[in-house]
Amino acid sequence: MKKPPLETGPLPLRPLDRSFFARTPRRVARELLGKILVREDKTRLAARIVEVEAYLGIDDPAAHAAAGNTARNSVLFGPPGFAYVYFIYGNHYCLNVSCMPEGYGEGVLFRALEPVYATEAMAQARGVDLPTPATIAQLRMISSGPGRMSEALGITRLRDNGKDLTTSESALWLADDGFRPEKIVATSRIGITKAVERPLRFVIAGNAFVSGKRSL
DNA sequence: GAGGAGATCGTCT
DNA sequence: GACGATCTCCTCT
Repeated sequence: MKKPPLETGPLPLRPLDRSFFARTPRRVARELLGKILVREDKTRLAARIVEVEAYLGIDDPAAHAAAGNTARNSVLFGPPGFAYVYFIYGNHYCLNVSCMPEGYGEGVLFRALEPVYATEAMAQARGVDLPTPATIAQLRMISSGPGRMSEALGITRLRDNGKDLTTSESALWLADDGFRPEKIVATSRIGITKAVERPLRFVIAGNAFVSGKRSL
């Protein structure tokens, strides 16, 4: 319908190091926009991060960590740069990365991705039939939304909870390819009932793959 | 195009 | 036993 869906960064993929995540989730969230989430499967799948939310630990009523350190969310309270995957609404998995030094329970939720490599394989994992050429509306069905992107990359709690996202040895990792978003917009978080007003959702302005009815 | 409700199950009370 | 950091389908306009 409008702008080209796939943009590729100028550099080869380089893993983000642990110190990147040892900061506040607000900063990590902003800087994760434009980075690449890589799944090493039969083939390599990769998609650009276009929408995230920051969750501020035990003092954030909307955060899972507000309940304290439990068996479910313990990865959040561990060292930074690890995957916290949880199951929600009986249907969906959602992916977070732990932030801050050990003990804080803070993290960033991944909400939407723009397919970059192996788009066809991701569509297949979602049960989406992609015609050629596919429209933006069809491509959006692959990974615009936390549950959708997890299904597209085959992310489950059993398989991925606790994975180190800072090394390309991992089957799931985060990379920088040199791409930098032009403009970032902060809005209130989605799907929560507490602390609704705080502007902790961050999106790449104008990106068609941001979740919701319209991109900003 | 908008709005509402069902699906479905792990986790915590 | 209730509910949730969601998605899809269905109905109504």
